[in-house]
Amino acid sequence: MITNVDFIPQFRRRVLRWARKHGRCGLPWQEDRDPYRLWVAEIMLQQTQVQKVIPYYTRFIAAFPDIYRLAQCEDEVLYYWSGLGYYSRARMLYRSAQIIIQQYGGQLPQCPKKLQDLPGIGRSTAGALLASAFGKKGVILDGNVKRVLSRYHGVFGAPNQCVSLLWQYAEHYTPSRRAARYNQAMMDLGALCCTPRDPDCGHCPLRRDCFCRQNGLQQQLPEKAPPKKMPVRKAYMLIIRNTYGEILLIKRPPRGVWGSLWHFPETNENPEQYCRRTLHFTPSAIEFLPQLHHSFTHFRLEITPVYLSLPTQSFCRKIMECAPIYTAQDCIWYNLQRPHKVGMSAPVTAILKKLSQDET
DNA sequence: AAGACGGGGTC
DNA sequence: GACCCAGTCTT
Repeated sequence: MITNVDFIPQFRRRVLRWARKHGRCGLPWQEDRDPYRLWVAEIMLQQTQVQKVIPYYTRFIAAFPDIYRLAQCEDEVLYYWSGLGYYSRARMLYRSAQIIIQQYGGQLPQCPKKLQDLPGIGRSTAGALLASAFGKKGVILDGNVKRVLSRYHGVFGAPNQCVSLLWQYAEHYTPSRRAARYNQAMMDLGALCCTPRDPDCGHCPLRRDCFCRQNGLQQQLPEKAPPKKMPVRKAYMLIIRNTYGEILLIKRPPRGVWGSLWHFPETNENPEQYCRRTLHFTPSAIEFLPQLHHSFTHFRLEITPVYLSLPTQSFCRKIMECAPIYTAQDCIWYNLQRPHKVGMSAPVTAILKKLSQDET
């Protein structure tokens, strides 16, 4: 338990005063009170920095101005999410929209428990929404707040060991009134002053009592998880074009990497063999394109794009109808001139862009 | 408790 | 190339 509560008013006041002068302003969602738009913003901001989110958020809200529009088509949601990463967020956003419409008449629930029961909303996002959308005491604990609190209090230990204690600090410091302003102030402090590297301790409002500042340990906290080996995987991405020049894309399963996104057929085995044995056609031409590398959090992918031509139009239909691992619903012929509005990963987007450029 | 899950920026 | 980031869900 936390016993030393004497300095709480000062902590909070100092952070808020600092934020009035140095905090961010002008973010698209900052003055907004609309729960729907704030919800979208909070989901986008998970594991993603503000500067990356802003253009995506603007396009997304223009495409889906309300929750009923959002609930219409998952593929279109993933299209506007393409490039942001962590696509399960988009799928869960879409699923939550259905639930909110069915169970809550299209209004986001104001109850913390009901909020957290929605897919994609955990403890911190629920807290952020409670504060920003509903004016309640909502507590957040994201990377920024964790860094500020763990440095200020000198919280040592592996990240998942510290979480419980950090939540206790966060609960203690968060005011019951104007929690949203305090939350924003803490995130700004973490993002602009108490940065992961080279924190600007000279201008920090907490410099007088900060444990790490006093002991010169700013770089040590928060403690990092031990690095892990990054396995390397290899994949051929098959660029299969029909006689119209359209490109075969298949929908990935809803789980796993790039879940529910549209992709080139992918294999580890010899591409020509894969075409014959699994897709039941023999390409009339085959060309290996330069490799690309793609890094994930947990592994690294070496991609070899392979360019394959289909001999006649009848084979195009055959692929759609007969390839046993794909159903017609999971296949599209993608036209570079009239692109489908579906979700695609960064590598697929990059490859398609290059193909499009080469043709002009 | 640990692993899965993207992508881009920084140094 | 290694490290980092406005977390949540699954197992």
